[in-house]
Amino acid sequence: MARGKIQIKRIENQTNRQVTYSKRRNGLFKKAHELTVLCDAKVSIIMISSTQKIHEYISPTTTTKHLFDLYQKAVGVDLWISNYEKMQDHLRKLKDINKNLRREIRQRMGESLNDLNYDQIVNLVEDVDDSLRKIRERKYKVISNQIETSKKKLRNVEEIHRKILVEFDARQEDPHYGLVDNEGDYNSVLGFPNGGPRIIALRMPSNHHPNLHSGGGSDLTTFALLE
Amino acid sequence: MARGKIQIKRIENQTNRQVTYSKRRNGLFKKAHELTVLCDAKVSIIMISSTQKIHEYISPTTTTKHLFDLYQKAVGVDLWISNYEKMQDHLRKLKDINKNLRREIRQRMGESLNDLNYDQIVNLVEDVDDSLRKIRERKYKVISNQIETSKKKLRNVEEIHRKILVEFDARQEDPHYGLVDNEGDYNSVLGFPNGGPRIIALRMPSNHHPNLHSGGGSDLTTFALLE
DNA sequence: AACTATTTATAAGA
DNA sequence: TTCTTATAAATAGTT
Repeated sequence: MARGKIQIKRIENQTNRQVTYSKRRNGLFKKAHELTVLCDAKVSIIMISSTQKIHEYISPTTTTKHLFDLYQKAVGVDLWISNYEKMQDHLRKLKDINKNLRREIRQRMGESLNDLNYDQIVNLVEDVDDSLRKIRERKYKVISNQIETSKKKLRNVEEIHRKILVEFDARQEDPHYGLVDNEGDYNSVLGFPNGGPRIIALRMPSNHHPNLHSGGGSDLTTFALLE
Repeated sequence: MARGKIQIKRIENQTNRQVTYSKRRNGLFKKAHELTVLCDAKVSIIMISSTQKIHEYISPTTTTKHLFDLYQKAVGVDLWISNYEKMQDHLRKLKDINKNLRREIRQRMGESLNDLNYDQIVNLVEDVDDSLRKIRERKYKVISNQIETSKKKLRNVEEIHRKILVEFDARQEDPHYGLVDNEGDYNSVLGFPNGGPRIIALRMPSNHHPNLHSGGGSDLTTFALLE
């Protein structure tokens, strides 16, 4: 618009483009401000240069957010507004579900029963009674499983102990072997990290019959097999 | 800027202001568009006139929402973004709480017990057992309340019946009165909408002693007093 | 909405 | 980036 007319098309020279961007940006903002003052209007300008730099103008009497809010309201159901409202709706529903779940728990715990009529209480009694039966069944199952496991481990320990005694007897019979310290922690070997089952009585009587005199190798090998 | 310089201050004349707004708005949008093309930039303009009319310009290569998003990201933590994220956070937490509540209910119902260890199951059994006791107590309380209420209503019915019989006897003794049809529905009068308590035997023997011969008025009055 | 005298914006050069 | 300036563009006041 000076020193020669220009075509309105992309300026290919990078430097020229930047300079023009800068000059015209100022011009635009100046015009926007004049408009704001002269006409008592509110203007928001957001611009991004080809180098992704952001500049904005906003009328002194307002904020960008406010103008954008108004714009959205005017344009109608914008994606954001609806998204926002959907989220609020979702929140409300979740809170409601939450409330009901809490109430159900309270009722199952024998509280807040005033809301229930007689039939509902009868149903609740049946239901909780049934639940209690199920949980007790589970408890007994867990107990029997534990007993079963303990028995298995006990059998393992007995087996080890028996073999140790056999080995011990064998060495006593052969005076070439010295006495070996067998006071190791069986529990750790057996995978009991903290003391193991207390119902197991470890001390077995020494008058035990070594009738199955298998010619096993060293203690180490024996332990490995039992693991 | 033509035919005389103007001061940049609010145009008081309403018509002039509107005209100037319109002209300069077009000028601004034209400049914005030239900038878009010349400099490969993206521009969003939102303006509101003093009469609250909204106009916008947006570069053809983008959308207002997109530019606003970029703007927010650049400006930093805008109210909206943070609000949005807060809501999402809230949603996530509620969903989590919800999940836990459902699990608690399932466990109280005797399901999903595999997650619990033995001690937890023992606690659960105690807890549910206790709850069951509370609910049963409540049930018996409701039953006894109902029985109490029924007894009171029975007493009311008996009283009415007694008075009717007394009245009936009095009229029989006085031949001036004609026979009155007393086959009304007591239940509705007593506030039993649907048949009332079935445990009440209404037919009372006629050899009943009218010893408390209160000098009551009409049947209507009597009913009103009992209500 | 059109006209136009004048102001303003700005392209190109420094 | 800023200044300069010739010239294009915008526009205030008028019709």
